[in-house]
Parts: sequence; structure tokens; C-alpha cells
Amino acid sequence: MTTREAIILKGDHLIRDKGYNAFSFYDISKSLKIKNASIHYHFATKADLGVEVVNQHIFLVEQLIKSVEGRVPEVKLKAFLSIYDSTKQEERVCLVGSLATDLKTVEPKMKKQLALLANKILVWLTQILADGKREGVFMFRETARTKALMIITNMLGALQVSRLTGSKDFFAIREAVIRQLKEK
Amino acid sequence: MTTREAIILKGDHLIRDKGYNAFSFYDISKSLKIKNASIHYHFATKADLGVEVVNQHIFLVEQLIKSVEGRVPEVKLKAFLSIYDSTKQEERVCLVGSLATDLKTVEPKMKKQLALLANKILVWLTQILADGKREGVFMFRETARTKALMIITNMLGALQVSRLTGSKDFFAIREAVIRQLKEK
DNA sequence: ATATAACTACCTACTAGTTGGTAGGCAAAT
DNA sequence: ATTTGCCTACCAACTAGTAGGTAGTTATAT
Repeated sequence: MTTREAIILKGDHLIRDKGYNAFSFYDISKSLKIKNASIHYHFATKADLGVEVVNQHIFLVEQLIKSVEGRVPEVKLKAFLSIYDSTKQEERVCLVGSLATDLKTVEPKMKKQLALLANKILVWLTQILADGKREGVFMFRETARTKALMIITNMLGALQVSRLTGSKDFFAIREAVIRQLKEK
Repeated sequence: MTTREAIILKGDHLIRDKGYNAFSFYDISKSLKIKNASIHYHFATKADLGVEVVNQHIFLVEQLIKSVEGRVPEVKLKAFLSIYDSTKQEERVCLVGSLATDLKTVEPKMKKQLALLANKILVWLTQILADGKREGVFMFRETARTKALMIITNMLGALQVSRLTGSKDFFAIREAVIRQLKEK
């Protein structure tokens, strides 16, 4: 892994651990054992790093989407949920949730990329649900987009709330999301 | 309103606007036209102010619970949802959501009070749902607690995600939450 | 082959501004 | 006489960001 990639990874972890405004270049420099100025060599400003962190997530989501292309909706749903599963394992929150709170303090470019990420996930899940309903494997009464929004907010919120109420609540929500789709 | 109350209110607004780590005593002093040191007279540390902001929310939720005591579950549900409606109107996010992201940077006492607030809301909504189901006005297959978690994460997440995807998504989620309870 | 120019990836050392927090004073109310 | 509620004036620590240097790599010209 290049230093540049390591900085992005660390930035990502810090944002989803502590929040964008709580981490500093010092945190990264300390952890990667390089100097503050070296981070500025790779990323002129903190906002530039922030944008690249979001772009990295966009890339990973696109990769995940491709990796399950052509598979049945159930497999795609599992892939979608795996994003939140791994985040829960790390005891972090999702990027969209973390940055949505700090949204009024981040640069326009970062906000724009974040909206792009959020929309990409929403459009993907909407399509999965619509296909699943057509094929008779998923059942729901709302529009596919609204149902997608509800599942996304369930998972995003589950990561946040379960930090306070306990991990088992995350899994209770996760299981209920799947069950609801199969037996309505 | 006393200066102390004004500081708490401003702190609350700033936390739910920008996040805990993005606001400073300077923001408050500027806005209330008092000096930094005057805020420290009322609250020894930033964490002390944070705790009081959370306590204020606990107080308001307790007041809201009392105000609909003895009413039918539908009225109580409306009261619950009104918390998020007014937050949406202010274009802010809810306190639990905002502080859950910053959780690893806040003092233990603040975390403790926040967990208390989250639990109070969860227990209240769980009871509303259980009562509503028993009386035949609400329908759902999950346990009352899981259903409550799902609705809370829907509303908390709706406030955050709709900052990126558009306000109409907040209302789509809100309406779907109500509809789901009435027709399953 | 070799000198040179340009680039990469870091470094030391610094700055201006902001942060939460403190010491001590002072006027008005109790 | 003491407490309340604010003030001025300060501070140490931390913030993102800059200036300028250096050792090693790569590309180009002679």
C-alpha cells in the first residue's frame, strides 16, 4: 500500500470513528509515523483528503455493485447489507451518517461527492428491491425507492443507535429488515 | 430566558447544526454577545455544557411523555413523530444521531446521559407500540422493541439522509412509517 | 556512458489563528 | 458582607497550512 492510500484509509477510519471535525493531520501523522507536512504533500488541504475518502467509498461501492451483477436479488441484498455488517464489526458508523452530521462544516465539493455516494447506494438498492418484487422474492407495499430509503436509514441508524443501546439491537434491526421483505 | 438557558439552547442548536466538535465557545459568545469567560462561569468545561444540553433533551422528552399520558396510542405516536418534524423544520439532525457519531470523543458522563436519553425514547415508543397492538390500532410482526428501534432509526436516519437526497425523502419515510403500522 | 534536469516522497522548522480554560476585577443585587 | 454574573486580559496547547531543504529515482541530452 502506498503512503497516499494509507493516508486515505486512516482518514476514512478516523472520520467514521470520531467524526470529520474531531480528527487532525496530527492523528494521521502519529499513526503512520510520517510528518504533518508529508500529508500536505499528498493532500493540499484537509478538504482534499476528505473528498478522496468519499471517492474511495464511491469506488468500493461501484466495485461491490459489479461483483454481484447478474446475481439474484437476494445475493445483491446480502452484498448491500455486508457494507453495514463490516462497519458494525469495526464499531464505526457509516460515512454518509458521519458526514451528514458535519455537513454544514464541510466544503461544497465534499458535500457534492457525498450526495453522489448516497444516491448511488439508494439507486442500487431501489433497483434490487424492484427486481426482487417483480420476481416475487421480496414483498413490500411502498414504492421501491421509499422502501430502499427505509432500509438504508434502518442500517445507518442501527450503527449509530446501537453504539448507545447495545450491539444486539443492530442485529435485531438487520434481521427484521430481511424478514419484512420475505413475509408481508 | 436566563443567560444560562440561552447558552444551553445555543449549544443545542450548534450541536445539531454542525456537530459537537465543530462548535466552539466563541460561536456561542459571538451569538449571545457575551464573552468566552462568561460561558465558563456558567459551565466549567465544554463537557459540562454538553451534559446539560443532553439533560435538557431528557427533560423535554419527559415533558412530552407527560403531556400525552392517558391518550390513545395514535396521539402518542404523533407526539413522538413531532420531535423529528420540528427538527426537520429547523434543518437540523437529532441529538442522539449527532452525538452518536462523535461518541468516541465525548466525556463518559455525556455518553451516559445520552444513553439515558436514547433509552427513554426507546422505552416510550416500545410501550406506545405494544399498547397500540394490544388495542388493535397498530399492526406489526416484530417485537415491540425491535419495531420501535426500526421507527427510531428510520426517523433519525431520515433527518440525516434527506440532507443529501432532498427533503421529500424525509416525508416519504415519515408517511411510510405511519402507513406500515396501520395496514400490515 | 554520463551529466543534467525534473520529479517523488519525505523532512525540519515555522506561522497565524483558534481552542478550551484561567486569574483576577468590579458593579449590582441579596 | 457575600454572592451573582459578568468583564478584561491572558495562556498553553493545538490547528491547518507553508517555506525551503534533501536523498533517491527517472528521463533526457550529449
